[in-house]
Amino acid sequence: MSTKRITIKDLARHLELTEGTVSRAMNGYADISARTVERVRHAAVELGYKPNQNARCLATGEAEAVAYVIPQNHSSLAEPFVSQLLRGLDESLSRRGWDLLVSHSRSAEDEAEKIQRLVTSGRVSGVVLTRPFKHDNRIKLLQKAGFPFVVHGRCSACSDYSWYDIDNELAIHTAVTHLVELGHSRIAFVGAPLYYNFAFQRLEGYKSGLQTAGLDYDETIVEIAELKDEAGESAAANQLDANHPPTAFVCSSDTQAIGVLAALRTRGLTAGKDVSVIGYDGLRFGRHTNPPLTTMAQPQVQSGRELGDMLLAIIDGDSPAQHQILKRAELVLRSTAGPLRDRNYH
Amino acid sequence: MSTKRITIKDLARHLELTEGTVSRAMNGYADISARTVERVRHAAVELGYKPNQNARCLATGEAEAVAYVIPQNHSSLAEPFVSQLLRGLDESLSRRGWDLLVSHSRSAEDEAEKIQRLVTSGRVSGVVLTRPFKHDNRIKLLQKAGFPFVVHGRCSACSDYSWYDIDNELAIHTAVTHLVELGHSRIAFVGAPLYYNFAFQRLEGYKSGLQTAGLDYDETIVEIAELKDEAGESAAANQLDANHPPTAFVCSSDTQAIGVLAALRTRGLTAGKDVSVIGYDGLRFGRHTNPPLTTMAQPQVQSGRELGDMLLAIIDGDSPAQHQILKRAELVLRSTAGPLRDRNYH
DNA sequence: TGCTATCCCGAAACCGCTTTCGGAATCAAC
DNA sequence: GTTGATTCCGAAAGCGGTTTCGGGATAGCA
Repeated sequence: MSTKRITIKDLARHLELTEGTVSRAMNGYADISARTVERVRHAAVELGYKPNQNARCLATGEAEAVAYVIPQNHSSLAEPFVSQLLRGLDESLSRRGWDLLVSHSRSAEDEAEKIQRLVTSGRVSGVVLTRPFKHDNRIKLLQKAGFPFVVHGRCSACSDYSWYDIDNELAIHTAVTHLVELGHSRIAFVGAPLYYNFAFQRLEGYKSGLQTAGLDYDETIVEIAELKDEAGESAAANQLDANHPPTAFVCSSDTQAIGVLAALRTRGLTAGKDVSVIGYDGLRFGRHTNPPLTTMAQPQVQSGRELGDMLLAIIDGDSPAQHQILKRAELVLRSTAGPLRDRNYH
Repeated sequence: MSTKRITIKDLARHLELTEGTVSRAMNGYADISARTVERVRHAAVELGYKPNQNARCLATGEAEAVAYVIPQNHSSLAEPFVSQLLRGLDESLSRRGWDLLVSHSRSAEDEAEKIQRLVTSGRVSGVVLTRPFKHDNRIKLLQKAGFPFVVHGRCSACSDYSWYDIDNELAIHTAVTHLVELGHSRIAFVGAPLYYNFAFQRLEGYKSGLQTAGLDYDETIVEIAELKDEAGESAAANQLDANHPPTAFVCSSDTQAIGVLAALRTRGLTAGKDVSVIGYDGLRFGRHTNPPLTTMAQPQVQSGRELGDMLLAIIDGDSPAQHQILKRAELVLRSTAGPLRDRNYH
């Protein structure tokens, strides 16, 4: 049943040409006559010839594929994020006919080992990393190996590699400012674990937002939580059940924000009226929370596409430091951020 | 900077052995002395040797990778689905050290071409397909090529290939029955486009559920909609604004159900009280809709894992028909399905 | 000691494609 | 009609592994 796979040798014999000639014809070399190129092309589609990628990549030394390293510990709620980014990446790679690998990992050591294998196995020509830590060994590893890579996010020392990032600080600053303009002054911050560099940046944005508004930084209304709904919920619970609860929450992810909304609901509070909430990510699901979630959005499909383009450029020889893109998040106004109530809800 | 990649030749020279011997030692052949195996293994980790996958796969004829073909036109809301399945797949493959490719496509023709390329390029040893159509050319293509594959879902003629599926008919039957037990008799169905085979099956389940309950099938309360929130919303709008609106909705996906919830909210109706809604998929965000969504759940990570195991078995030579798994979905009781109100809400 | 069986390893072919190099044939120019 | 430049293709050497085959060395046994 399995019709034998047809190789370049078959094709060459069929055309009474040499394998080398066929190969050069297929790959657009100049030293092949137009007539021959046409014959080869035609016969190739006729016989359904597709070059064996393993052989091709072995010969050329180019893997014609890249890997996306999926961040560990990500909430399943946040997975549209991953999925959309993959789509964007694939779009970029497809234009060249390259393939996309994904790599999950169970632990940090596992991840290091898998990356090492990706680098040395020759299966991919480059990798894209996500959510760098403040000090990220994966990045060091890739740099030391001289292997092409781009990072979705920056880490502490980001001058000499390629990254694509949202201006986290500015985004949170914007969110805080928005709440301040709505009259809020007691604004809580739900941060992410600080080994993530973006968490650090967002915290900075929170601080600078307060400062711009002339508000004091009060660490008692800052919670550090994982990027999960439950974590957001318990963080909000802490704050809401305290003596002098905040009137607004700025969160580090939509998933956290969803948890905050749940905590409010539990307590009979209405988001956007009694307490304001701003999320981060712009997940589509935010349209359907009750009330719909105001959030800072970053378009993931486009991110993926740009990451792909950057990585390809670097593989082609561009200097990594030459490809650094900083985007800004957009404030998506929905209904969870409203004006401060005259009298508090207590 | 890029420290030269170390090959089997380097390793062999270092050990004063032949490449062939090193290879056999690494791959556990019996004709290598224990001492030599030990020496080789040790030197391999010491020098950081990893075999070049392209060369290896070229020589063995096994790609040591499989591809997941991402369904086109899927709602971005439904993407946790994809992401979780990928995770499960990767878990299965990782146990063997195999890699996972993903392949998106823009159109049906594009998809066919990409699958053709996957088959002939030798880059993967098998593929997993999702959401088969009633008559699915991709499946025919793979069968004709004699290429290993598994399908997440069944199509009309599914006896001679490998599939993993949820009993769609039973699941919807269960949902309908649940609503009937709550007193509902005018139960609308939001179906999926019928070129999907699961859509057909779910419609059958709806009919059989009604029949079991002694209710008549009324096609005026059956809507066919895409698996998206907007589609669910407009489907529900049609029904709710009609003369004799249903008191309950059974949906073909959670995304549709969320749209239905939105339609209800717009009309001042409360899900679970005024009108009941049951979704399908068990996506995590269903916990956070308002009210939380009652739904038929299927565990995606496990699906991915099992699909991976099945595919590997087939690649190893098992007969595809030997690997067919039918699971049943679980009714997850949350809050959108409640008893029929004594008096209608009008 | 001699003969066979076993244990190990080297040698070499091969997987399918790319790419460099060299040269025969055609062409242009004098 | 010789020369030099072009055009186009064949030949062959890899790319980095795997796997089959054969045989030297050692062991087992008579």
